[in-house]
Amino acid sequence: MEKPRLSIVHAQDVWFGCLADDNGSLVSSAFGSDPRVVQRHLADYCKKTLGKAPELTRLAASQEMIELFEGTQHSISLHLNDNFVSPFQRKVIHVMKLIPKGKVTTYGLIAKRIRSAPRPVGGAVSSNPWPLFVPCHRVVNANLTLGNYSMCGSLSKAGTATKQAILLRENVPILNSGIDPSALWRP
DNA sequence: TCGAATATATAAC
DNA sequence: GTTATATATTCGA
Repeated sequence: MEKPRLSIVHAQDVWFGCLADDNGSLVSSAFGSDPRVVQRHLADYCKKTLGKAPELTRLAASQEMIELFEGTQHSISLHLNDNFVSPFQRKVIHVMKLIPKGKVTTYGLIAKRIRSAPRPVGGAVSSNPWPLFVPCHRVVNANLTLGNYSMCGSLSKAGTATKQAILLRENVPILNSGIDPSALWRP
């Protein structure tokens, strides 16, 4: 039985981390400006879900994260291990994966689609274990303002700025007031 | 179990 | 703009 693997790389001043189980499936990803925060966040999640500490290696998925962050690629080579998310989260994640690059949808529209309510959808989106791989940054408020974004489990205005930057690189039309309605995708 | 806390939405002022 | 309230899910005491 092998150990889970944790990989961290950086591009510019942003650090990207991936956590894979002993079958090579992706259990979680995370990114942020402080590599120790990223590593601790993933190591904690590893212990909570897999019950043991990961070994530090290099995973191809980390490089894919950089490309997703920069908007140059949309590839996912690793399988996502969703054993540790609730059935409700799985429904939300399924819809998020369908949002096209360059488009956004809202918490409320996802809720309508899965016959739930906006608040719990927000909760599920916020606890997305695979940021960038599952595009939770494409979920915005009903009035087409950006809404919140957290990194490594903590909210901040820097998070919202990051969300905006990613969407801009995906060619989502963002004006001063908010997102252009032409970019709205209905699930 | 239950109470409180959510990355919300909507209506009304 | 700012409230009040409805709402489903999660998490901890």
